[in-house]
Amino acid sequence: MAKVLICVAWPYANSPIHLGHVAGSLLPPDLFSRYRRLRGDEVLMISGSDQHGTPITVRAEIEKVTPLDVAERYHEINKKAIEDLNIEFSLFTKTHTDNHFHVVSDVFLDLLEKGFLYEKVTQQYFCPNCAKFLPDRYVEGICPMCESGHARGDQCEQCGKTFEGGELTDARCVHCLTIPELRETKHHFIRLSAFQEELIDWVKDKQYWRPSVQLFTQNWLEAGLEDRPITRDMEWGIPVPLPDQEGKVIYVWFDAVIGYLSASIEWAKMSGDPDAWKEYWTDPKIRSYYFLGKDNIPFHTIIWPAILLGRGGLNLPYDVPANEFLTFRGDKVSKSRGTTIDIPSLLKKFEPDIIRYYVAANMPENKDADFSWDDFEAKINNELVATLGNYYHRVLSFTYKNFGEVPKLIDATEEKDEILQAIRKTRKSVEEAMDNCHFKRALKAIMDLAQFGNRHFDSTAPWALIKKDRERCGSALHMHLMLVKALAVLSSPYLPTSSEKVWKFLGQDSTIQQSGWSAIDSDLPYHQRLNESKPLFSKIEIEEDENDSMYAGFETLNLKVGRIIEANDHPNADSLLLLDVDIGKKIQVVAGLKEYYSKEEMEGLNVVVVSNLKPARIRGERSEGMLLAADADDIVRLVSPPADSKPGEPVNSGMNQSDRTVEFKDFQKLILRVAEVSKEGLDIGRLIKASNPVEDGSKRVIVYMPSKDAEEALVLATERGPVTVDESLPGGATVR
RNA sequence: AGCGGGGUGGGGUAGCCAGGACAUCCCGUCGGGCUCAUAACCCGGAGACCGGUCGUUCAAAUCGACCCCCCGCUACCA
Repeated sequence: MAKVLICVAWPYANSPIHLGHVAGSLLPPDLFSRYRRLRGDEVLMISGSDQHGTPITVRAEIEKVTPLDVAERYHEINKKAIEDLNIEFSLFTKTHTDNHFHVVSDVFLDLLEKGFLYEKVTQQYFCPNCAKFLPDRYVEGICPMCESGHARGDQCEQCGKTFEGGELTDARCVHCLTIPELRETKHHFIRLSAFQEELIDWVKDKQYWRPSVQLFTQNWLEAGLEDRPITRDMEWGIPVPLPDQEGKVIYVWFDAVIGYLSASIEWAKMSGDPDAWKEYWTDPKIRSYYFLGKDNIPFHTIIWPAILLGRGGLNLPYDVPANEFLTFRGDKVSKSRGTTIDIPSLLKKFEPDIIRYYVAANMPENKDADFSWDDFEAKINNELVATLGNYYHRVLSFTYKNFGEVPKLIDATEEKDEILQAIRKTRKSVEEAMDNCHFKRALKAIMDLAQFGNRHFDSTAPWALIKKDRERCGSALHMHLMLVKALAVLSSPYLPTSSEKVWKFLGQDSTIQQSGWSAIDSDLPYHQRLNESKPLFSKIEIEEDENDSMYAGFETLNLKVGRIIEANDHPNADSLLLLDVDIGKKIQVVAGLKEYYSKEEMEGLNVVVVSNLKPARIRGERSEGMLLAADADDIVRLVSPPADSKPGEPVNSGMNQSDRTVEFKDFQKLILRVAEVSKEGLDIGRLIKASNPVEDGSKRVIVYMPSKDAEEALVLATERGPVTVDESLPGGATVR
């Protein structure tokens, strides 16, 4: 028997957890800990809500409530969702507790005393209009090094330079776009550089880590560690535990990772032995596992280990089996079918075991996995219901009906050996996979065993055998009950609820939890009464949302006719133009068209404008929209609305238009193409159909494609007619 | 454009790090079987030159180089 510490990344308390959290960091540790407990190990599994940080205060401002309200609300929602999913933590706490405040303060003071923290005066932006210091991500300006317009308060996104603070050119408050002032402020920095060598040595022998985690960490470390500030000027968070530090709190990333330690301490207090946590953190034989998504790797393989090294005497992570992402791109947006994928609403529709099965079967262990409702439906119905559920049910119901108890086993039959062998083989491969956190592989082995059961059941044909030789039939069924028992135990980390149900059908007094892992191939008592079984899983059906248009993507846009009033050179960029465009109102647009159009050519031109793009600063100048232009290698031409169009007229092709802003990257996912009009249809390199008519004699039109291989596309048009483009462009040319 | 991750029968995947005999499994499809079971289950067939090219090797899906494509992040894409 061993002890294990399982640490799970803390979900951020500003929204409900969704399937991505479950696949990335929540389900794997639960599978692991249930498995280890079954094998008789003692597990301490902890996590909690990450409740501090700017996004929560922003949300609170919007809702006009306190940050605490937001943080507590989502803590409760997520805690419940996690419990309802049957994910069993020793403790799922939160960062806004006295205990956590104390532990973080302790660590802070300890590192300070040891010289791993130092105070440094920096220039920080303060917005007089908003009356507060601005977090770095809420200041934008021009990078002094590379002159990129995409610099944030602490770092330039273009060249990667980090600033001491206050070095930005033309800084702006992102909220109100006014000019913030610089104020001197002192902050504590952690001397990460002091741990570099030690960390490199530590990571070197982590060959058993997932390659992506190990490599990523190694590269990061070899690139060199920079000291990072660990305090901020804001109210929401853990106050810096020193005099004269009003208005300063500990930066959320420093605060959150310490949660692993504070939660362990809190758990120990609650369990009645306040020192119980120590063993888990100091006994070098006790391994610690950290489960998280790949975005979280550096915090757990560099920063947290650095803090632990600074503190001294505490175990560093043994393994960090980070998962990739569960993506949602296969399904057009989230609302398009059935349910959304946040856990509280998912649980209203599906049993936890169903969700657990799907997530485990589609777990992004080695690469991103894609979620789709089709896949969800198929995996549940074909694998869980048809293979495993059906096998359970045919064995249990047939035996119950014909014997009502566990029938007698005749010695030395072939099937006895065959089935026992199959069970043991599966047990071995499941153990091997589980020990190495390969949960998808272990589940596969279990399903293979269920299929073996089905096959064997078919070839034995008990329904025929019972008429000829009741005793031999009973003996065969005995072995199938053994197999059912094995499957129930093996799968219980994945399907805790239904496995216990099977256990009851088998007439067992105890639970699987009590019986333990060895029950996989233990004997079944003859004559043990069976209980009448019911099917464990039923097929699911996911309805299509009929209201959803094929062109939902197009409807996220708001296209308008625009007229270019004035074109000027961008002050800080060679290839960009600054345009004033009339779209019913005057907006400023930055366009990368200088190579293709002269200023004179552009002035007065009618164009099509994406009017609901989220405004951005391009090299320091505000851009409030973009002009649609077709692009084929070295030819770039603006697309033209029909003649006589007036600025501000919608280009909606008869569809709805969105009044919400759209992110540039979401806009980019939409497919717009040039199409050559012919009698046969539209040519975009292949022939497709048009959903709306092209009545006039236009030769080149612009189409919106719902997907890359769609057979039908929507022609961009106003009420006056379709949008056209210069004939030098071939069909299929992209439009952006 | 930069960085990271991928491209394996119609769809989804395993294998790749530690190269070798018919390339795995699920779904779909075609044909058959069975009737205990939730139109389930079981058997068999068709279907992949393992993104492309070149190379290393007796031998490459697996190693190397270059190229193409997809995805994520980042961007003087707007």
